[in-house]
Amino acid sequence: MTEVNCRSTLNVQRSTYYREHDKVWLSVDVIIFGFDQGKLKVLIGRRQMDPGRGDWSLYGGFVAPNEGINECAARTLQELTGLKNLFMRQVGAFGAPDRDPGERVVSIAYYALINVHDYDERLRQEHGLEWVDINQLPPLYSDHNEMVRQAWRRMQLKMRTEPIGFRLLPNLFTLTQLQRLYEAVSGSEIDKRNFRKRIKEMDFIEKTEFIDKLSSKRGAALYRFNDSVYKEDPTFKL
Amino acid sequence: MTEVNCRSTLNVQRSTYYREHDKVWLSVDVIIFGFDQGKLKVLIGRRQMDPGRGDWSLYGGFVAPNEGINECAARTLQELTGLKNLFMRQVGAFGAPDRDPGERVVSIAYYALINVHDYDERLRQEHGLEWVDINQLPPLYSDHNEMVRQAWRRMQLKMRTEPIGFRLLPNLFTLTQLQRLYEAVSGSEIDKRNFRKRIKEMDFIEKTEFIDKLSSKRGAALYRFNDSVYKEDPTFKL
DNA sequence: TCAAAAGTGTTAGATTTACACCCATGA
DNA sequence: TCATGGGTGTAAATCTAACACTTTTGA
Repeated sequence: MTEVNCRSTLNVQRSTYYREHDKVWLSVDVIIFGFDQGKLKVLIGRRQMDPGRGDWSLYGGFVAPNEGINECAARTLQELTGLKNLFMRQVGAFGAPDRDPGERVVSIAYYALINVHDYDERLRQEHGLEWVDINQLPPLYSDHNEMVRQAWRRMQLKMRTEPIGFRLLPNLFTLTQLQRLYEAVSGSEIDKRNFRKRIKEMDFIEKTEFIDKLSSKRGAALYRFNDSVYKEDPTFKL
Repeated sequence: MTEVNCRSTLNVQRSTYYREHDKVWLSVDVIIFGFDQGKLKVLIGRRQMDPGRGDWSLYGGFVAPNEGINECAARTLQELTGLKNLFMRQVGAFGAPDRDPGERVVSIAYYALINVHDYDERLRQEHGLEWVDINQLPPLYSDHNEMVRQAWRRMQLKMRTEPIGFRLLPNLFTLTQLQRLYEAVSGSEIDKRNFRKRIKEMDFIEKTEFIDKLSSKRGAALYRFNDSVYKEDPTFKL
């Protein structure tokens, strides 16, 4: 006579096969990367709920009963940034039994890349979020520091073989900006001439007619990533 | 007077913070890789429960309320193989809303490596499992084919930079066996001389005094992987 | 006029790839 | 004696890494 775990109205019909098993709470947490002032940054905020209210934390949300986990992550991300079609990838599931101090919650981490200037400053403040240098992160709630570490690692690897870095830059960027980005992500210095040599081999990184006069007196050529040229020959290696 | 976090038997106590959210079933599925007859194989069986009873499927299990997901995967793996301390890594979470035809179940995929000869044949038959060539897999239950695909990809990458391949071989192995293994995993042929040259540079792959006379008339030297030598200088690249 | 960032090629060294023949043995 | 798999080295090509000076211009 045990009525187990049959939450909510909606899936009563379906709840026949796995009745004997317990359910768990499932959440997603999103590591949002940005690039600003030559630093790789992560968007974090003060946790708004118990337990851990007030702690620095990643932004997350619970997976709804009939929602795919990727959809949940995309929704969470949009809730937070107002932006769609962001580059997003799963990092993995985190499920140590005591990872959340309040309850048993398994969480799936995702990372996403955004151009910090696309992000509405008002929205950021409303959510109480801050861009924090990934090398200066405070202790975060639960296992979120570990999530960031793994997400960073994943992103590093991805960035060597796919042209995703552009997602962190404005549409038009200088080669120095691009180089600084790669340095910040990889955590090591890159030789300017070798870097530019490799860039020149990629036709989908196009020099435009525009000049950036802000970052130097002489002015630097502005480049753009051309996705349709990339798709013709999608090879990338940096 | 709230006594929280009293993880006891039934965790009624803990269920205070996230009450308003729904839970989901969470399972793990394990891709067990083996190497036999020059082929990379996966251990699959006929599904023993509804829905999908009788379909080819990976082996899996539900995550228990107070069990970490890694522990769950290790337990599932041991249940199945009787073996402990297998090499095992998470592939990722699979959570399309309709991935399981019966219910909403999110599953976390893991892969593991075993030496097929360590695996008790009787146990295999009791579970109704078969070693199937990864290139000849039948359609599997739910999204299990995709899980295998991703696990394979993961393993390929791991195998280039960590000496995990030995987990798929007997303690003593010939260089040809090792080469065939790398060929099967990477899916491409390798030049014999170049391969052996690289092996010779790794001191932790030791030639033993033993000779294998089964696979050739002349006999081939048997090698072993020496983990403590590896740990002194843990670099690996193949 | 000078400080600051942009831009530009060459060379040595390291790594990777391609390639062919002799050996030992059991059938 | 021959068929089978074991075992070995070299050279060309490619890739990687190191390195320094000239240009432009706003302050």
